Amino acid sequence: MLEKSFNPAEAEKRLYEAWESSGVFKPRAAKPTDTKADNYSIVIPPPNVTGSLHMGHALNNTLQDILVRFNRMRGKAVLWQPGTDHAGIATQMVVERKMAAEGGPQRKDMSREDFEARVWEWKAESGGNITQQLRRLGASCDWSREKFTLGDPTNPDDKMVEAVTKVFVEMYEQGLIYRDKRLVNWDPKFQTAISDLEVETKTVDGHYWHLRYPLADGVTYEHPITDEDGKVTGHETRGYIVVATSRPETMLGDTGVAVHPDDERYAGLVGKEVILPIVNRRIPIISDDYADPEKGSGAVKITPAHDFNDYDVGKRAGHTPINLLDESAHVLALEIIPEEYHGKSVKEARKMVVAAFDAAGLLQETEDLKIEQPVGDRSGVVIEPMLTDQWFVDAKTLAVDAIEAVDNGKTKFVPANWKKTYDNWMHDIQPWCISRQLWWGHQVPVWYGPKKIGSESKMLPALNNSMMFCCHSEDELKEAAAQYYSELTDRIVKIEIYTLDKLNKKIVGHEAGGADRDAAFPMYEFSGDELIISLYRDPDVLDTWFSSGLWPFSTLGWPENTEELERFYPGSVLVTAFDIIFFWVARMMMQGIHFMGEVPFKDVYIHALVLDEKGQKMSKSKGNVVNPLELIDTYGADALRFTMAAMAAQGRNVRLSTQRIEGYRNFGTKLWNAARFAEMNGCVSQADFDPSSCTQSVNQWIVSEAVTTVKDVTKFIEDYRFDAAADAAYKFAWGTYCDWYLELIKPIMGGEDGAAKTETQAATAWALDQILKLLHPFMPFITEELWANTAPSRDSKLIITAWPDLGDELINVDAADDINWLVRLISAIRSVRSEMNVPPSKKAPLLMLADALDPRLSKFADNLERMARVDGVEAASEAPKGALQTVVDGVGFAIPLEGLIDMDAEKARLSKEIAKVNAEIEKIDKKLGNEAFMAKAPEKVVSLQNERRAAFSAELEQLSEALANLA
RNA sequence: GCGCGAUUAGCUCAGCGGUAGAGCACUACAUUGACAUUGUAGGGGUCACUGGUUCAAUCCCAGUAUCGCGCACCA
Repeated sequence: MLEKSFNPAEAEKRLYEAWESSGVFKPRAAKPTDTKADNYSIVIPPPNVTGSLHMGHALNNTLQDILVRFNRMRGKAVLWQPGTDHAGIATQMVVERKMAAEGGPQRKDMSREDFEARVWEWKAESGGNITQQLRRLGASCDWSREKFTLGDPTNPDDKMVEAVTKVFVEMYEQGLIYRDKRLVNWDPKFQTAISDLEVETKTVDGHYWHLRYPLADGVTYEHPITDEDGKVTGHETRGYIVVATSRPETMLGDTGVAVHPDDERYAGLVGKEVILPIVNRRIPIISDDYADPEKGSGAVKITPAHDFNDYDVGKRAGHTPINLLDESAHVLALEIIPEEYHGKSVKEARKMVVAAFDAAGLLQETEDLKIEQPVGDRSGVVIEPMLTDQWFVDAKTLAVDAIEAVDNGKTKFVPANWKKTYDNWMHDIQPWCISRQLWWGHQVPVWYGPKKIGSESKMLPALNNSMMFCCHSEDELKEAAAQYYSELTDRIVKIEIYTLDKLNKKIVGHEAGGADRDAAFPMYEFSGDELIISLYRDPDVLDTWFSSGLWPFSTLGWPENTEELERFYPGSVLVTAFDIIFFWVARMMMQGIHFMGEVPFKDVYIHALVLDEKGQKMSKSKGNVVNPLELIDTYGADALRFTMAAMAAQGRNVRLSTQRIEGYRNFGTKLWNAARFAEMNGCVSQADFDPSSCTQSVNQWIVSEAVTTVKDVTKFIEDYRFDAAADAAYKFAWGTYCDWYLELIKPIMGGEDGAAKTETQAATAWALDQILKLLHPFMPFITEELWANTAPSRDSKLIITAWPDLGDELINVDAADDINWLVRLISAIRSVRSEMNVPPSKKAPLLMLADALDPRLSKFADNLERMARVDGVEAASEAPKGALQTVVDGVGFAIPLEGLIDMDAEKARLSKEIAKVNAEIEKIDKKLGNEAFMAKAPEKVVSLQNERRAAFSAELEQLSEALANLA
């Protein structure tokens, strides 16, 4: 016996554990008949291991689970590959914060190895949160295959690290990864480089300072004076040139002033020099297209080491960039900079520079402006362009195939308009900076050693000119190094590999760190007959997205040629939000195509962001974050999932409202009660029930409706129309099955006809089964629970029950017509009764205004009596005085309820109806009277209009008669 | 500056070249009959604006307005 209601809190846990332990989340075994199309796979967008489930995850994973459960039921071998992302910066930050709170030794006090151990420890404690939360949502991932982007050090079979190393080494050898000294975005808080994508721009209040740079050697020129309209009204003699900047402190590192080659104002100054105030350096005035005569004064200061555009200008002009700042964005103690600036922060230095210009009478103007400031997406601090040695991926080259794959449809975006976003970015892609100055991540598999061997032992530093060995392992490294150095010496070569921790940054190449390198490390030493070579590993780790980009194949065991790789690559679809198209989707495309020779997934379904009820992005600072776990506690996972699906219309954001979740929770209850009704009436699923064998119209009708619904829901899910699929299933379950079918069968259930009752019991159970199957991908828990309890003898779980496949031959058009007519008739009677305020308790016979009674009326008399509250059906030539009247399909009906009806109100109601119908007829007549319409509109449209015309005029006739009757 | 999207009922949103839809909210009625986490009925829309294409436009095209988003630039 079913309980009075469904208890999600109790059932969800029990059902999930039963599923997971029974192994149904694993892909079914391969069959000899399987083709590639019989396999279905999705890789989960790996949530940060530090994360906890937010609404974005809830939406993302609900949609994936719907696809996964749907395809599993359709008999495919389904793999939903789960796992988490090591999330370099985020995780290192979380652990460091925790260590700071605990007050023990901090990262900088520890060795790299100890810190890494500490993070692993943290992961063991807290890293499983998010995966537990995904289970609560009902995600049917194959947890036995769970992966971590940083690998599993305790499992020798885990290939995640090997995959990353192999990719790096091969790309290095192919020239697709290279080390370069370039300007990168530097995060002074985390003291690491970050990629372009990790930089956000924020609008803040700022200033433009217009600074005068005095011309050297007493040079002057005539500067045009303009009026408001830009007309030149005169000239003044200037011994200086004006530059404007929002970052005056960078002038300490200026290497020149640029003007446009066509700018007549400054034409005479090109080649001359200015004396850079404060530092008293002479720097040249150069001509460069970059200078825009329309902006500011037309002259622009050039600081190659701290501005991306200036860097290019400086390069063209052959200037040597001057690095001003250290890792934490404080001014370096350089000889060319006055001492009082040393060690000052950017902000302090700015104040000092402005004050100095002001004092020297060189501050022409201070302008208040909104300026766009680059900030780190994780740290929130101002990002400084810094000139450092970093590792880069040649994304431009990789992008070529990735663009083509989408162009020729190997990978399709859904909705399709995201292709444009992808294309725009891919076509303008910049080198991808992949090195991070962190400890938590995949360490760059490159070791440095001396390039040449001199006659004396040599100590660090000399790494800028060092030999790089990029190798899969230390064994391979030793071999490669031994070979290299043997060719340089007659001595016995001995290779020593050092791991560096605390001193990492000082040793390898980050010049932003300044010159204080530790010289205590040998590069090579002579010892008797031996040459001892010291090799040091690059301390940097790789951008997290570098390893996430391999996720579609690394999780399947690559570089081993595994069975899973064969079966499940490429993935069927990737489901993700648009905000990581660049971060992740683009990188997976590039790396997947390059290493697997095939796109990583066939479809990319891009879903919306989840916003709050007001359409605001959820954020902790706004305090409008809704925790999906709390919603699951309150309403159950099924309600949350159904809401997510129902709101996931393509191309829209999802505004979450608890009201809506409540509504879908009610839907679950409705379903539960329908099942209880079925149970009470002895409707038990019959294994051998044949829906085509039904003889009762109502059963034939529900079968026909089920056929249509199954077809719709199936098509909608295939097309990623989750909202439409949910809607179709919802309408069938509630609107068709509960509201009409269950009501219509009540007379049979309480009737005498045993055969009809037996058939109807089986049909009711069958239709409920179809509903449970259709709803299972959306509401897995309640449907599985009902599946088990409505037919206890069933041995298989719903989750692996075949998706319904009903043929059109099951559609019975006559039965459907009859029942649909009955539904219209009942609705019409209910409507007039309600409008005329007839109490439900008042009953009267239903009179059909015709010579003979429509046989359907007597056939469905029981239904009419019960649902339309009439008392028998009869034919009558005309409506008696004071009867309630209505028209269905051009036939008039009357219910004699004299005395209960306000005749004036009835007259008004009928007149209103007549007016409505008249208006329609008029519209149609206008169309039919239009020659152009008759000549050019398709025949189908014309005949449809004629049919409508006939129906309306029959209705009009009946209504007019009814009105006349009242008079 | 480039690009994308939106504008339909009070709210949140579907939809479609020919007949305007849902959920919620609202109003009235029903009071326990599977279900009050309910049932029945009802009111409510110049489909942002202006042109164009078409026999026919809420839908297609162009433009305008407003809102939102992404990218780039920013001396």
